[in-house]
Amino acid sequence: MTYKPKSEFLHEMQTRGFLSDCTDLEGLDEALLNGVVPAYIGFDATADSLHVGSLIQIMMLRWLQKTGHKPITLMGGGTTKIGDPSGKDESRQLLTAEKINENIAGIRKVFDKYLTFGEGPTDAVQPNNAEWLDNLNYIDFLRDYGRHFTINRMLTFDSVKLRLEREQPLTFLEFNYMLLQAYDYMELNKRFGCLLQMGGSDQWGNIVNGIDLTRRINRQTVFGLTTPLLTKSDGSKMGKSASGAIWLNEDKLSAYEFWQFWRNTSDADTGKFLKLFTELPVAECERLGALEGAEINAAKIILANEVTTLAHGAEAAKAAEATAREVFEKGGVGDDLPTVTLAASDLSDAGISVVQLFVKAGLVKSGKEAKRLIAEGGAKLDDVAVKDAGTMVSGEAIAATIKLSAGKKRHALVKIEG
RNA sequence: GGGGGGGUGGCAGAGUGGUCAAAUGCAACGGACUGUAACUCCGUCCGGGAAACCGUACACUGGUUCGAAUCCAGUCCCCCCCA
Repeated sequence: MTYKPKSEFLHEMQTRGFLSDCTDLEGLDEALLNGVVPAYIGFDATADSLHVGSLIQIMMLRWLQKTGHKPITLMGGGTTKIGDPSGKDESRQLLTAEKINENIAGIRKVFDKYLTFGEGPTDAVQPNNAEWLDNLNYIDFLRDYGRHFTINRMLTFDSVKLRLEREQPLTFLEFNYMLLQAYDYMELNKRFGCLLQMGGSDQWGNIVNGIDLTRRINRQTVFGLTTPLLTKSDGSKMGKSASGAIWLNEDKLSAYEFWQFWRNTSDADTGKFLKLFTELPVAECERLGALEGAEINAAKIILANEVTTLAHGAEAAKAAEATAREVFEKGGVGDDLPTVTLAASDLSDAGISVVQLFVKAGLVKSGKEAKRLIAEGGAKLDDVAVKDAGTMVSGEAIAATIKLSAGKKRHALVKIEG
């Protein structure tokens, strides 16, 4: 890719490392220079929030809007009923329509932080493909669209090929996923004049199908663009951490824990993440990412602050940083730590056992694990190591709010209701 | 429809009558080291119990046996080959 894009959007995307492949970079560049380009990214409605794994797509839409174009966040209300076979070995569990709608509502909350929705020319819109997929007539669909796809070609796509090569089953239901996604693109082109579909590089096949179908049915030339599959420097997938997925919704993951995730970025990833997930100038990102030794910690704090500000607001970012400072540098108690409130009924006259306390605080999954933690010396109560798993904690101690620590990094506050 | 192979812990994958809560690797967690990084090293890693120990578990249901993840029968599911 030696072409130097002239449009602000592509220029930004290229220098920040968002681009993996494009069907026609030059043509797309021209379209972007000629006016508002509506572009879409599809999102599954399999969970009630999005996590860091989707953040690269979200940031891309944000840049798109910022540079004068129209983001379309397509909700896969219809396709989620099928499940995208890409990158999965096993068939996905089917969700009910109600659950899917709940999920869409949750996801919208995330987008509201990053995009401006509305009726204006560059305002974002959020259609749901159930609107058109739910009422498709099977025979009509086969006749009108099915004839544009050959099995020969479909078998060459990675999403299908990999499944077959690994001798994993691929149901006919899932096999149809790509037809429906292609149909989505065509439909969005009709409804919104959508000219670009973006997505992760695993979506390449699906995107190309949509482009072909749109050309055949609508006689429109449209474009496709993919982002690199994001992995951390250790090769692991982005978005998962010790305690599970890094959710973008605050009710699924506290701002403090979110901040911590970014603060713990490895050295090698810092510069890359700054470019992808913050809006700091590229030169600044590169300068920060090149810092060495302990100095790079400053860059990580900036990264955490910037990303948290986008996701949860400046206030939350500041509070998270202050708490981190308190907890890590002074060994104190930050008031922004995840807090667990116990009901008075959780306590007996003698109080509650430390083991139960750790379980209730969500720092460990079972009492067994809590005991292990204690035996290993990783469990602390107000920074004092717990030696005996039989220790009871009195109600008075908790009433005053108590700090639990599991290891050096995971902390929680516990207090009593009322 | 016929023939063959297989279903084991979060995943991968050993184990083919007692010594199996089940090798090994990955992931995860705690500790040491450090910079809240990486690397390395040590430890832990089904549930309950302070512990001795107990309970559940090797697809499901029954059976054989003093004793089963391991043998037998049936059921469900998966894969391969042939038609």
